[in-house]
Amino acid sequence: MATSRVRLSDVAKAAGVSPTTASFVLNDRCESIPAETQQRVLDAARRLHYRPHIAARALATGRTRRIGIVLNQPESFSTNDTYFAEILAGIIRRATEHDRNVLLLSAHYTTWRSLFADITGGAVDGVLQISRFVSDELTPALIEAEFPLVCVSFRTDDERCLSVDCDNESGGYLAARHLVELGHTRIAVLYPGDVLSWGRERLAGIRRAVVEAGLSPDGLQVRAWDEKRLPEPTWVRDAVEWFRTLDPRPTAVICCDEIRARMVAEMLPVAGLSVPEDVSVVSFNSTEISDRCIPPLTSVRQPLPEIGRAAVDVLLERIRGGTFDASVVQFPMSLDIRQSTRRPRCAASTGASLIKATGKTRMRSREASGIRSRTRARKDQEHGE
Amino acid sequence: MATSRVRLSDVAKAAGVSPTTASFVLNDRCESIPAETQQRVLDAARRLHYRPHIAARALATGRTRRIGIVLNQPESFSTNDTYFAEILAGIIRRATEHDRNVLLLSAHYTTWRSLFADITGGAVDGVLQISRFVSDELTPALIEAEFPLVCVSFRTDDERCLSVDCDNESGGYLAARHLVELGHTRIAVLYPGDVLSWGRERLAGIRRAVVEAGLSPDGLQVRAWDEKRLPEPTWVRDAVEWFRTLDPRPTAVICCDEIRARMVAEMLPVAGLSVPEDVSVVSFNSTEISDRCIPPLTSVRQPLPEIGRAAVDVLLERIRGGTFDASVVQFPMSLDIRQSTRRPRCAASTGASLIKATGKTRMRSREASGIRSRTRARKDQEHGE
DNA sequence: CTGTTAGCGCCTTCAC
DNA sequence: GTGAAGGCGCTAACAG
Repeated sequence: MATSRVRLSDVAKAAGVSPTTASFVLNDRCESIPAETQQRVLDAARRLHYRPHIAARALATGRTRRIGIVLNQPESFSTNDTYFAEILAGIIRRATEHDRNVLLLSAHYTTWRSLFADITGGAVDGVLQISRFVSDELTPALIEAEFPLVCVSFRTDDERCLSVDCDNESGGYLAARHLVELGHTRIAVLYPGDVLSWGRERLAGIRRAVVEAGLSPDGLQVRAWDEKRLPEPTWVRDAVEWFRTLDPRPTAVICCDEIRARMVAEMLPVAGLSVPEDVSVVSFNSTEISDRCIPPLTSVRQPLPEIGRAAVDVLLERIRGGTFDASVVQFPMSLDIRQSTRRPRCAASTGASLIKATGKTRMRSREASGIRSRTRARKDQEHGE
Repeated sequence: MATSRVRLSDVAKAAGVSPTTASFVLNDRCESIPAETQQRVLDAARRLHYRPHIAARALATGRTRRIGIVLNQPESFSTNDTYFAEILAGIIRRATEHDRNVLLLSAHYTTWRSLFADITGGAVDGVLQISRFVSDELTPALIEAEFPLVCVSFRTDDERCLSVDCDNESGGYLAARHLVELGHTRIAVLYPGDVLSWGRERLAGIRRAVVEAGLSPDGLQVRAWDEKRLPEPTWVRDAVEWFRTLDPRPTAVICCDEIRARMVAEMLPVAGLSVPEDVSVVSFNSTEISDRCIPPLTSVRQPLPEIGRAAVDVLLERIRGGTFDASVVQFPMSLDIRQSTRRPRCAASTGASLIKATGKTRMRSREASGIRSRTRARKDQEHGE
């Protein structure tokens, strides 16, 4: 930056052609330009270390070759949020493949309007929003402005709103049906409330499975957390206490967030309820967080990197001006059964008959001793400190 | 974007002033402009929903208010790399505080030259590079071009190169001294080789501690991994096998990478060596990864979010044209002692005398049974599958 | 105090 | 096939 910038016109001059010609060559629009001329331009560019000025190009073309991602909070990156990290990895990889860069836009702007201004001010060609609140004002504003936007892991009712999401209703259904099949009849649900579309949807799916099994949906015990706060031990403690004192106490918990699910699974034994002996626990996302929990958590999986990749594809198509048959790309969810779920102590034989994986059951019991010991060790540790 | 853009001149016209005046007002350069005029401009801007065009401004000012981050790989985000995520969280938060956006530049460009072109092509005002190879060609090229750059978690020999890093030599020293004090005399070291500056430095610190204790540095068994690949089970398996068959076999391992340390700690019992009974393990970074390992790993901590924040501060100062006393900001490292280290089975009494925390020792043995059980459970699981 | 003017560096529609 | 000219939207000297 010390030496003044080499411009396209400098290259053109050096190659003995006009800026127009140089521009054509350098942008692969070299229809009917003699190979010899092309070479001259290319050589000159290399010799002078020519690098196009991105802002100038953006100004002239109206395209930045950049896509934005709105972060709910900077902490979206920190340890916990494997969910976010996995999606982001998919987004970045795909964006790079398409020769696009990714601009991180933290939602920590003082007002959503200033964020809106930046986004629509030509910083990016389009934007991805991830798991935002249904009450979010930025999303409808962008839609209204017809700015290219793809919502990831949430949707709005607006039909113009493109989104890439999972079939959360089915995800909830899978979780609950698994428990019902194991013989559970009283289930507690922890979820973010209706402020997130997937919260509402997963709960609906859970309800469906329960009703389908001939149980009353009123038997579901539902508790919401405040999604505006990061997962807090305080909340977990309260939730566990709430669970423990329910009467009759449920024999299973479905927690719609993976981090909180892990925290709950770790807190339950402290409150005297072991997992899965006393309580079965089902989490969502099924990343390493569920897998490394003690015991490993049965979890509803969504294909996170694929979601990220699909989001980029849809967004680029939208930027290109393409049209879409449907406004939402939906991925299926599946259930990864691990060691945190089993038949309740006094299982109704109806459900128990549906269990298939005998091999798994054996394995589970063989491990049980180790898991119990470990659980006790944890507790000692807690009290000892 | 459907309706054509509102320009500054439109606002000026609506307010009955010239573009210059409008520009002044909108950019808070309103020295000596009547409050009444200012209000007219502000009103007009709001009424017309004026949003400045970022690329145009960047072209005119030569400033983008954007900083770039070069990612080694898109996977930098995925679960594993807590190290990276923590630093990034610090970077984003600080950048947002300074009203800057962050552009992600994946190093997966086909050539470093094209990355170089993008960076210096006016996409960003400055760039942060994180933990890159000493052989990286991009870094010296940026320095040579005098482009604002701050290296995070690595450094080059070039004095013009600004960097924010930890005192890795002391970190290595702390790790090794801890082991020596516990009575270990034979130590194995796993590190990335000299391709990363911190690899070289940590090893040097380890050597210093060993020599200081009157031991021969030749007793250190050192093995490198290929940093160009993500942590692989294959490598871990080989490393553990290498360790197991060393003669005489070391009683401790220092692994300079947290993920690999965890993998090693998990693989050792599979090979018949329990942690910490047979082998003590020390890792680096001390994030949740070490903390949640079984047993929790003693680990050398670095203040990751602070590093990210400092990197942004330094970069912005550099962009502003500031000068610096020193070219490197260095944070201290500290040791978090957890359950993966203890006296070797036949500890030399020399070292043992240095142990202080009697309380801890007691606690550790109280937990030992639980940990051992858990270790066995893991092994069963491995064989069972 | 405010308006006029001239770029910033590139692309692109036109003539030649 | 190539060149000339205008404009993208904003800022910043320089007049007035």
